[in-house]
Amino acid sequence: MAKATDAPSFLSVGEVAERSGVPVSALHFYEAKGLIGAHRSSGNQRRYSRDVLRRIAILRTAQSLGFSLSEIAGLLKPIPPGRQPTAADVRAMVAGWRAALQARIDGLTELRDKLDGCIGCGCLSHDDCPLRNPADRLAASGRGAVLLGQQPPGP
Amino acid sequence: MAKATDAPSFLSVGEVAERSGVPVSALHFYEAKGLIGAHRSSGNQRRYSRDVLRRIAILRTAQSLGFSLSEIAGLLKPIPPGRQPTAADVRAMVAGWRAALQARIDGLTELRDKLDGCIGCGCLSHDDCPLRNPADRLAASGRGAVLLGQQPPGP
DNA sequence: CCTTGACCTCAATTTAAGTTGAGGTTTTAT
DNA sequence: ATAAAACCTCAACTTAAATTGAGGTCAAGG
Repeated sequence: MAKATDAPSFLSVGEVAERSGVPVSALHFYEAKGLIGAHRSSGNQRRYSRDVLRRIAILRTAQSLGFSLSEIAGLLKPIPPGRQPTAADVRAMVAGWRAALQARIDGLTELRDKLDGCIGCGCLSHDDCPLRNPADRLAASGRGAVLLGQQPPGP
Repeated sequence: MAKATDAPSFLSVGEVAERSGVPVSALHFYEAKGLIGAHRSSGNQRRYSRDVLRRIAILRTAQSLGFSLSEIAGLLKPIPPGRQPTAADVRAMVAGWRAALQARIDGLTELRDKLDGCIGCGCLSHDDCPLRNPADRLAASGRGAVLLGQQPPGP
């Protein structure tokens, strides 16, 4: 079982898993991706400093906001693994997230408002419907519908 | 080259691709997933009725809103492939989307407001920070941090 | 001491949403 | 009639984010 010392200076991978709610396999994975770090015991086992918990919390939070791990790597770059984030670090980082979040909210809100129009008009057959396929009447133009300027992910 | 008749009653896969902006390979894929349908020519080539364009527009729009294809399959279920969606169909469907969208916006907004608190306080070290790891002080409780009630995707 | 549970690495598998390519057939334009 | 452009199927590959398993090592308690 995981040892339950009062305040261990370093945490084993199992302890981190337990406290963060993140599976060991994912911790290994994050480490392989360079998102978190740990030093090793004499017997080659991972030993985490306490602030990895914060880092993981940040990581998972950003992830739940829809950021990909590579985006998160960027977000976390100013806070190198193993370094205790300063208040300024966090402020800067979180401000960046806020901006990204706001952009996302704005996009969704705009879309929602367009949909409100649809609800009133049953408009998929109308010309001004945001869900309408603009290219369907162009038939011979270069490129087809660019739906709402938000095509799903490419290659 | 794709034929460019004035108003063909049926569309080839290439025409649908061109008009919808969706690659042929993706159309095949959507068909394999049961999301769209087509009948076949005497020579076994796909022939789409016009309303497939609308269906695809709906599909891609929902996708851009962050719905997965299996969620979209649910959203489209009331409109069987090949059937012309009625205004009522569309209204009901879009109303459902709106609700899902609103939920997403609400979640993000709430999160953003929490982050605003963080920006002021540099609070990752504070007890009331939404980014704080609640389990870190529980150390012996059942399950670890459930970050903001929004854990990233499971298995 | 010595067993058992926690760890280790590395490779393979999973799911989603497609894309790419091989090898062969159908349509269409000349 | 024929050649080029589209189309067909099927299988394999891609990326992200992990999980699962095999085979072996470490550490803590009885």
